[in-house]
Amino acid sequence: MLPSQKFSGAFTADEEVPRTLVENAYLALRRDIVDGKHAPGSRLRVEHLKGDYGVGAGTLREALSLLVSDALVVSEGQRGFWVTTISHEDIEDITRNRLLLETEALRASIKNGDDEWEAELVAAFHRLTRVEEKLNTTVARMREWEDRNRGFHEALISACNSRWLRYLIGILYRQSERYRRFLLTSSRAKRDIHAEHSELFDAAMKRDVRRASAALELHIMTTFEIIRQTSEEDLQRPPKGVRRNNVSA
Amino acid sequence: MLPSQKFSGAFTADEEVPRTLVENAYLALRRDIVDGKHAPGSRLRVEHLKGDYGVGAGTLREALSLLVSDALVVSEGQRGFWVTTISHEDIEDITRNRLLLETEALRASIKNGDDEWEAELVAAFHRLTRVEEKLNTTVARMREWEDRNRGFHEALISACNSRWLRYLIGILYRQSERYRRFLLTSSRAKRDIHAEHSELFDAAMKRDVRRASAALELHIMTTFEIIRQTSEEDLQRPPKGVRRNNVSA
DNA sequence: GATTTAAATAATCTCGAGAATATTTGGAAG
DNA sequence: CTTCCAAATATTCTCGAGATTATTTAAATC
Repeated sequence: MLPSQKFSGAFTADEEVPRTLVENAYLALRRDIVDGKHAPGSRLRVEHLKGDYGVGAGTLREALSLLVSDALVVSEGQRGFWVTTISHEDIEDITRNRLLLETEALRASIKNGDDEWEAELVAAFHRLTRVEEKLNTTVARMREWEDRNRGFHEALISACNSRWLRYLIGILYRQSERYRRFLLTSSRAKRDIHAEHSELFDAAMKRDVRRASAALELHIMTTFEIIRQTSEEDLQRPPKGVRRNNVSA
Repeated sequence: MLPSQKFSGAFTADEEVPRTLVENAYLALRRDIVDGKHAPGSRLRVEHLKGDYGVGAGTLREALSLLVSDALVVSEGQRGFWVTTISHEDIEDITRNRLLLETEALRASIKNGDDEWEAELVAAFHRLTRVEEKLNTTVARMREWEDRNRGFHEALISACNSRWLRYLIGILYRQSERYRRFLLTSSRAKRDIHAEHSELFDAAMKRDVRRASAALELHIMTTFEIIRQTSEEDLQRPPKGVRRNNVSA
């Protein structure tokens, strides 16, 4: 996580414009890891990657060290860096802790939220609704949906008065994004995700903590249940575009 | 946090022997920040620190990047690194989240703990008891007490089956250690910390979740209440040995 | 005196190359 | 065929120096 953004919000969605090559490489690497371009468990060789991302070895090492704070990368002295593994056990654990932390944050947010919070929530829900109306599953649309989905969930808990809680949720949310690409494979049709969001939004606006918590729990659990149906084998499989890609900045 | 140790345990107490200069500098820097040798909010100038810790600029930058994962250091592009600030608001927030997470972990640990868990807990409690019997407050004893206290708390939740929960607790525990040096100043006499530990141990061994949780909550809250009595001014004051110190490795 | 501008100073950021370490390859022995 | 060992290769780790950017100092103007 970019140090300066650590406590900015819950989900560290829009990092401010990167000012250094380290920050650039960090963002590009993070995107590629979350998208599965670098396979979970695979080695991240500085010697090769510095060419792909167009920076020097020291710069890339620093970016990799930053990624450790997101638990997306692990390393071992004198042996290098690896992409953190994913597994059914892992997503189940992430889900369990998201349930605990996000419901707690939602509770606090509903309790503390003022008019401005409501206004931002209405806006975020509107943006999400618009993109969910179009059942377009192109890559570009998918990324837009991800951004707006994150924006909505961030708006929900933005009035939570615990910085640490928002920070910890941010770590878990970023982790869960790694599993999102498996949501498109199966049984997506059966799910009415907009209905889930709608119920959640409605309950939050009515300040109904119990109903809102239940809706959030259902939302998180439903997501998990779909991923759960993916075989452990498919979980390890890389996405369509296998090739490693360059830095775009 | 050292990448390889991320998921090793709850509190990342004993890192394995450092194999690189980066890891060495990381450990030394972390200790100095936790101990307040580098004042909260103060700037960490790579140009100066590389001399103090006996490493090159790149190596030190990497160590600082690693410290971001512990939320002990923040940075801003082109402006450098700072020690994360501390405040009453911060420790209150840390406390709030420790209460939430540690009681949850304790609950799971008591539920899942086997004979081996009990054995390790008995051993950890014994070690802690021995050092608490001697009311010695020298610096060396204090550090020993800190290690054994961490060992006891780690043993308590070691049977928790959620790696992520243990990891998140580790982050918060490390943060709370930054405030420990303010526990020695006032009203220490009034507190019977061994009685708190004893009650906690007893309840855990009897598998009494409610009593154990209550004891843990009381323990965490009592610690917070003492720090709360420290003035915000004293909180910002550096410890006795003001001078910056060199790397020991 | 307060504000603005420009030079001087200090620090960060970045890369390339060399030393230290790990991994792989190839061959010999059992 | 398997195991062990040594050479060859590949990669990590580390530092120093230069380019870029921020900060401070000093002078000049209002």
